[in-house]
Amino acid sequence: MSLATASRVLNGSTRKVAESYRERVEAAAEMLGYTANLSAQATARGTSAVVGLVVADIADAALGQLAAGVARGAEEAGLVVTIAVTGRDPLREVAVVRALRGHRPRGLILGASRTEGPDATDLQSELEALAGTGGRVVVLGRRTSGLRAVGTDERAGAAALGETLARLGYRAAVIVAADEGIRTFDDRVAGFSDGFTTGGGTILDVRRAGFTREAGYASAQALIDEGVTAGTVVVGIRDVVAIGVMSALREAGRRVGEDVAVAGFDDIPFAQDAAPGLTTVRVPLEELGYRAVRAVVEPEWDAASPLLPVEVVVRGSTPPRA
Amino acid sequence: MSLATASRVLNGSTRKVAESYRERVEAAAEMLGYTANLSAQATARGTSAVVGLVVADIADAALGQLAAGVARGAEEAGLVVTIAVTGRDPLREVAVVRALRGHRPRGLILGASRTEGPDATDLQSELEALAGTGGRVVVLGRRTSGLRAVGTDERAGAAALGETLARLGYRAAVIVAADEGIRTFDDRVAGFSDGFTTGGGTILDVRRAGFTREAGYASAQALIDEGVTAGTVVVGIRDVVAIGVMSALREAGRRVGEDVAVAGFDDIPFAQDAAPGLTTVRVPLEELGYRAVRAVVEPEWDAASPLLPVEVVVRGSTPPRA
DNA sequence: TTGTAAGCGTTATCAA
DNA sequence: TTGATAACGCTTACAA
Repeated sequence: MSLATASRVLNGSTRKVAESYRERVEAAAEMLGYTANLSAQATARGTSAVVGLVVADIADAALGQLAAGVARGAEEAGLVVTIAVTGRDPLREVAVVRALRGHRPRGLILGASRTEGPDATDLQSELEALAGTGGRVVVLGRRTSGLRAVGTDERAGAAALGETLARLGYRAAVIVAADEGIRTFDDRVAGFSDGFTTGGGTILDVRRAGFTREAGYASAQALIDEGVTAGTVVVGIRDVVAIGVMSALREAGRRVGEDVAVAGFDDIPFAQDAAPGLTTVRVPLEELGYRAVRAVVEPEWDAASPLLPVEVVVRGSTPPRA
Repeated sequence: MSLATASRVLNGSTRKVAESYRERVEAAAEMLGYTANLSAQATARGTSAVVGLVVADIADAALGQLAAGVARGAEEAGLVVTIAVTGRDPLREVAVVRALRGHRPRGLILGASRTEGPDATDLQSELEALAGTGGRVVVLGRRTSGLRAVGTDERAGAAALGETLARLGYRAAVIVAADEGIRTFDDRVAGFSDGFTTGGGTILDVRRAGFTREAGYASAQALIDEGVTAGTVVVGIRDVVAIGVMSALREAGRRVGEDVAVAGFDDIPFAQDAAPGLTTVRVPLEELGYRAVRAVVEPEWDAASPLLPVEVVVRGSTPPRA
């Protein structure tokens, strides 16, 4: 029989083929352990069954959860996910998008990245080129430019955290963040400041230290040297930095919670297991990743699709102030 | 000029092309934002520049670090990594290998998986089929079958942990593990038992609970109900399990370390930040991932390549017993 | 050194 | 419903 017939039975063609043929083909394929060459399929079809994921660091707890959601969505959609890590380097970011572009992916999911600066326009043109070959770009975070986006309501969540802490009796806060320019994190700073000051608190300082545990650790050490007053709450821009803060405090003999309170963002698994538990705002990272691939796959996309809600989780790291 | 010439300058051909041509081609490519269609390249060449990574769970702290190493190695080798997650389901494992196989990857890196059972032979034939299309399979863990392998000396590390704990004065241990059948974890159980009993300790029990934080949590609760005697050390087969154990103990009002000691394996980042710090055996996961892609890339492979050493790290969760 | 042309493994169009 | 056959975008003998 012809190759065409075989192709029709093995690959999702809508066309009908006689049962007898179908059986024979399937039997043969099974016997030979045949698997379609997806590259050839991709060249013939002009599009491949892959979705790219670009993140800063795949070992990061939060981004790992995100990736897990992406993997789940991709599996469900019959796509494979290829990942590329940028280390938060804008240059590498455009480089990896370029590399991924070579695969003519069905879509590309772009983790929180800088939205301005000279490299941002390079990125922009890479993304346009990608779109030009039929790939759908979805960015994580609030909608920007004409791309599809899935995001969480960071601003509202951060404000809620600020209000909650104020209500618990905190009056002074220090935020440990990184340089401005990443929308998600800028929203957190702004939202928290809003909520906290509205509740009657004061933002003592916004430190631009970085996104890592080490950034938190170092910042907390500095804070201690400068003599943080008891009853201050240090909020890390991500749970990992908050964890670093907690460790530094503990090592310096401060009691987390009683002496200095700590809060974060993301609700990574360890936030629950830290001692005391870390107060944080829970971001549905896994769900976000899943939705991102839905956004790639769905033919129609509602530009006004709502931000996912986030939720503040109060734990022992911010006990009520007497 | 001809397509052939253009192809030669853009894609690593050893052949020479006149400088004037080269320049013109490069300029044009740059201007058009041209990127080779890797799928087409792959069909033409018969092999693609991708390496597959198969892991149980990409959100897992340890596997995330592994993935980071793989990503680094792949980047360096000019490969992209496609990941597939199995959730430790043997059926899904053969399914994802099959799916990855469609891409005719340059190589496949296989996280710790079951080495026996009915599905293991299915896996085996998938792997052979993959090898048949020129893909190199490297398994993580001790060498088994004819495949390339990179691994750590789990057995020695576990024994060292057992000895260390015995030397610290512990005389009773409970191991929280999952079902047998995964070499790496079996080695940990065996090695620890060896070292601990050699040092004069007794293994009270090996619980088969699972690989997760929740498994550790539940096991610890059960242990408490059954009345663990103070001074026992509970060792989790992975740090995440140990973390779960610690949380359950703490919630039950037990002091980790003083009342019941806890230890784990992997040295994930949070082992250091837990309070008290978690005693564990450090496994160079990132390095392991990196070496795995080296093992894919390198033409020659020494079957007798040594296992990477691991190192025990003592922290506050196992204070010396008076 | 360059160009021509024959593949690579699929899909899809068009006749049969 | 089936089968030839021309794409798909690229690589690589082989000739020029």
